[in-house]
Amino acid sequence: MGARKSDTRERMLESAVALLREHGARATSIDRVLAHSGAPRGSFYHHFPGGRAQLVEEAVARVGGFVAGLLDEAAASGDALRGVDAFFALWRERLVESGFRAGCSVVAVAVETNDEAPQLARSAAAAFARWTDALADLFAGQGLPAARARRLAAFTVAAVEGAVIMCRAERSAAPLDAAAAEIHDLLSNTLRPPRSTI
Amino acid sequence: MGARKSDTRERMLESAVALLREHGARATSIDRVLAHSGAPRGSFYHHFPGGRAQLVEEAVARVGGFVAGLLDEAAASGDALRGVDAFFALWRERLVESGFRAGCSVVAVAVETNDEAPQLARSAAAAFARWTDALADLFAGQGLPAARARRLAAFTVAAVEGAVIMCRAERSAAPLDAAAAEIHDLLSNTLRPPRSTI
DNA sequence: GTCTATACGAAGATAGAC
DNA sequence: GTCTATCTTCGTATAGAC
Repeated sequence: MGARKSDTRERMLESAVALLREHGARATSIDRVLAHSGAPRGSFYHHFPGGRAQLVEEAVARVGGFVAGLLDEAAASGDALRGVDAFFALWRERLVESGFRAGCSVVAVAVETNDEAPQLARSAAAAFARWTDALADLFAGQGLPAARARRLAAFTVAAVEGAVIMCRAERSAAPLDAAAAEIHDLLSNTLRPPRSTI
Repeated sequence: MGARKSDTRERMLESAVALLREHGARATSIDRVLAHSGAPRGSFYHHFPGGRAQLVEEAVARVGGFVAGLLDEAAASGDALRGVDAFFALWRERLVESGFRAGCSVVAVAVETNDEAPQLARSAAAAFARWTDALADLFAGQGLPAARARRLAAFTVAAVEGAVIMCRAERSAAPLDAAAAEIHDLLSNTLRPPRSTI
């Protein structure tokens, strides 16, 4: 009935996420987002009165939420190894399908954010924190003490993000696969088997 | 004697490295490099006829060489754990002394390089490769099979770089310390003791 | 090696019409 | 919600004098 909820805003956000991944934060200009999304020029500041900073901040929050959702799904299964493997698989797919041109939007913002609005750094930190928390819960659920679980979770996020960067630079999945194998082995030796298999 | 070798070029390069670390690749503009280094405007294209891309490429190569030098020093001692600890310590110092504003110049270029000259990606990949090679040598020197040594080396580089990014976002050294602790434990359990202690 | 001047484009943001 | 100017600033690059 009546006015369908506008998807212009939605498309701009999705374009911002994609451009952040491939070209970085500073290169994700309003012009480019408009061109990529096909959204009309004149409505940008209508949807994002806070300007470019607001768009980027919301794009980062969206990625943070999306990936956290994946991890929470894995948490429901109670199998930490599966959750971690899914985390690696997600980034691997992104790399391969983009010809090793696309990385992580959150990283892009974290690396380029010193000149921009301070809430951007906070937004990136919040995304990393969500992923770390989700992984820590996963690990703690399999018998690891809380402190170690957190340490291992932060370590896992760092390894994935660092490996994705290396993969882009050398246009190969080898660094991510190396990290996945090492983390997998480490977790196998550290965690006790999931409850369902005892 | 006579004409002292000009240090203008040198200062521009050092400024580029510093700006890449703190503000990213795109934000490392010629204007900013000149302002930071105090170098005269008119001589930029004299020293870097290839323009901004040449400057950035050389800056990345310089960082790559510098860090590789540190790792090679550690390799001379034959103690892999010491080498890895020095690697972590280097980045920790950079983070702390900058108030968690400075990261890795090579990462900045790797993340933002899709729009710029293709040799920039290659330059970043070369830096990562040098570090990975140096660490792999270190690990292989302590009894690890070559393939595993390489895998572990790439993993270590990825963990450090990813952790540095997280540290910047959350303005804390916790992620790097977590990664250092996990890598340290992993290596202790994986490598045999250095030759000197047998 | 260094200086000034300048051309040119891209980017963020705002104003006012529709 | 969308459109068309328009302002301003910044960035790369070149030309030509000194």
